Amino acid sequence: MQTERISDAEFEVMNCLWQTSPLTASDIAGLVPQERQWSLQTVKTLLSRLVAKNVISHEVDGRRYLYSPLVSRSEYVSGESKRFVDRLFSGRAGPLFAHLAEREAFSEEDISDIEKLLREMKK
Amino acid sequence: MQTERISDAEFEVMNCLWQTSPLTASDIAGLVPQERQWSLQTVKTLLSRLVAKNVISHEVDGRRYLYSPLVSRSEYVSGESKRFVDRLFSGRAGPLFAHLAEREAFSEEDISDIEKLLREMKK
DNA sequence: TCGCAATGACTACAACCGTAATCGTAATGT
DNA sequence: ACATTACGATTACGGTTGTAGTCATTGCGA
Repeated sequence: MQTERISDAEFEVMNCLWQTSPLTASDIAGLVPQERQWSLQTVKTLLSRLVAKNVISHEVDGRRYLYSPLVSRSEYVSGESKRFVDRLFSGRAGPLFAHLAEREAFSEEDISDIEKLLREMKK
Repeated sequence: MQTERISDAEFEVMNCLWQTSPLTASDIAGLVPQERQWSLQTVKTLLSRLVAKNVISHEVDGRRYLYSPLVSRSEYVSGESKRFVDRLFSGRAGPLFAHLAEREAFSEEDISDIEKLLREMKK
């Protein structure tokens, strides 16, 4: 029973729920980024699909639902990261890093973050 | 005219073409990983879709086509990496790295690769 | 020469996705 | 009490994806 795939649009909804929960459908319609100006109905559809996929739960509150995540952001990010690194870099972080470096995808800040992490890992 | 999205199945076909090209449809049907035992027809459908998406080209050879990539693996990987890091880590490599570290996603080899790259970047 | 095999083109079809509209019901304001 | 509204459920609909089947043609082997 591995976790179901979450689509791009569903992911926006999850981001709201990961930030605050529980939330109603209308709450979420109000929170979703402006560039994706969804109708309330669209948000409700996404919520039902997420419930069907078993990644959020809904608790009855009067005649509304309060939605909460069942999967943490960190769990989700881990799964996606693994998929990504497996698919494009044969599961190895070294080549991923090399690729990002080659494309100059690192800021100064990224680099010092990484150096710090490496020092911590050494201990 | 940004590059079209490539689906998972299509990606397997691209991997064959990135390794060797040009190839015929039958070549590819023979090369594709065993776990995805596609019929020749399936491979042909994927090839037409890739042509329609403008990421491979086909050159006539008698009554067959010889297919070749129009997009390099490295270009593709860059695009996907950017999408991934933007979506899950707000475009910052530092947090990506931190997440991988936390999940113990690095092998010893990865770590020494990365250290080496960092030293080279310093110069 | 004649049938068959290989090949590309077109068609199929269910699941999933983005984006809603509509429907039935129940609470709410007046 | 009645109209309006807020909600969840159901339905819609075109596009993409995975996975092929079918069709028309044509070169090749016997």
